[in-house]
Amino acid sequence: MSGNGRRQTSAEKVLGVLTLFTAERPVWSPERAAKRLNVSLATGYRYFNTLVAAGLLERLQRNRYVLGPAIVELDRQIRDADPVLREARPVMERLLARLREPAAVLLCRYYREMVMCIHQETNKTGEPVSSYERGARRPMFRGSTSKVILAHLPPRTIANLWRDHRREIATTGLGTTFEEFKASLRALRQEKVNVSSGEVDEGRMGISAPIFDANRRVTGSVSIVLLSPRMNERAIARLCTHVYSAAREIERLRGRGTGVKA
Amino acid sequence: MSGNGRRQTSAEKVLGVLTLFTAERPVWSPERAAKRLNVSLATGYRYFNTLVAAGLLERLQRNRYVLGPAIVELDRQIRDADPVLREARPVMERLLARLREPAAVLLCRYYREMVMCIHQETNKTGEPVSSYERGARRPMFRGSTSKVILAHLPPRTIANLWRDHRREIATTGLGTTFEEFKASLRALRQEKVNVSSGEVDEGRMGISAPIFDANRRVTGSVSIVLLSPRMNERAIARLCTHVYSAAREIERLRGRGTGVKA
DNA sequence: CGCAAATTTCTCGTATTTTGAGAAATTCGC
DNA sequence: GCGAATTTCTCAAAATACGAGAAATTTGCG
Repeated sequence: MSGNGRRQTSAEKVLGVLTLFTAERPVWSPERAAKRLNVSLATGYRYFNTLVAAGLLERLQRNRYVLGPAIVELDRQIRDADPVLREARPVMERLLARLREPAAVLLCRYYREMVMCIHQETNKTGEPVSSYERGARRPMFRGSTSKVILAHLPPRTIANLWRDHRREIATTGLGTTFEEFKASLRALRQEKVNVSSGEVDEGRMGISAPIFDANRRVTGSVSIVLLSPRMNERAIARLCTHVYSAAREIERLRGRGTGVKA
Repeated sequence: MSGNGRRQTSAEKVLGVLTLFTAERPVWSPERAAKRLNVSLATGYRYFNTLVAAGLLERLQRNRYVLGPAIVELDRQIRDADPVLREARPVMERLLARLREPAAVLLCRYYREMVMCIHQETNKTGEPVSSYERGARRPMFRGSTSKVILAHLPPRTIANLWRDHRREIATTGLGTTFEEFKASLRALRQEKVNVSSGEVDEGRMGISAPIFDANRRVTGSVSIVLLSPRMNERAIARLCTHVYSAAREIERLRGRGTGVKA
């Protein structure tokens, strides 16, 4: 899958430890990690100590390590500095304010052949409308949130996705040949806003529009997620208009950038 | 300040790049980072490429890098897995539900000689009650949120804090000698709940209780932050009771742990 | 389109680190 | 304070990180 021929650098090996920590296994010991990474026990301890020193890992008790507080702090830095998020947030709040029914508004982006949620605004009325919250990733080929991004990715990325996910593309009905796949994407590009139902969460409807940067490259999407799949055409059309203008508004604001020099 | 005599490992140097990214300077180029870290330009690029490969950095445009999406994803993993946060959340919601006035409920912890917010619940009524949100850090010696943790830190940590922050401790009125400082902390330990006003944010009042783990070591604090400094004794006493029982409840729940093996 | 300037990668020999194996030290539950 | 488990330390061999500058690539602009 990944991994070109080049040998890993030492730092890459150390950072590889972080990828072991998943929802299924959020606690690791140096011993088990060493076995998994095919390094000696001593090296396992060395890697863990390095990451603990950086705050990326934290020792709960002897032999039990979890992801560390530096990550929490760094994410805060990102939320604070991210110009797209800063500008999008008030737009998302206004979009949500227009909705009477239980709903969530999502801001998403492309990351590593998937789509990741960057921010969710919700008018929570008890039950959660969408489990798609900041940092969560969803497949590239299902749900309006993903599909509007997919449709506008650069040709090179599209080709790589076809190479890596041919099977999944077929099962989601986007095509069994590369030509069919490209035709599906072309069709998606025709519609300004995409509406899909039940492709990610049962009984949820998504209405999404892509967001582009100054160079007309897609940087993400804005979406409304609704509980009720029962809506008349007219109401849906109205929401599509709102989502569309939210996307354009985010683009206009984002266009100004941060002006921060490197 | 930090830095014992031992030489840095290669991975430590690479990870040191991450600490360059601050709120004041969220965008860095390999060139500038290399200068700052006293390494060659080629090494600067090598470091950045390693971090980009791990997703910890992201290239915005040529020469402009920001903290990367892997951090967002890792923080999501932490929120998902952190047993304290999982158990504390509903308790915090219930605590907030008891309050009529604009308020925030905070969960905080000790991290690197400061106190970091882990979670904030708020009944937002427009203006934000507290800017102290997840990932933000505050000084160790001001505000009830910090002080209840400070008071119960192990003697070794207390001594280190005195060594590193003598000046700050004096200006916050916690003592001009180590003996005075320890006496102040002893006094803080006497009260079950601490109330302070305007020590962090102007016109804000904090009411905080420490949270302990199974070994009676302090793991953090729960707090209510209120806008109005004008409250009668009785109302405050009532809130103290609530904060205190919230802390005890979080301890009881947390006691069960995740049961996840390393 | 093509040029010039800036950015980014590559090459290479040397100096420095990293690594594994096992010994030694430390920690922790009881 | 004892014994078992965890964690650090030691050392020499193997691997790689490093700087300097050349080479390649990208980008802005006419």
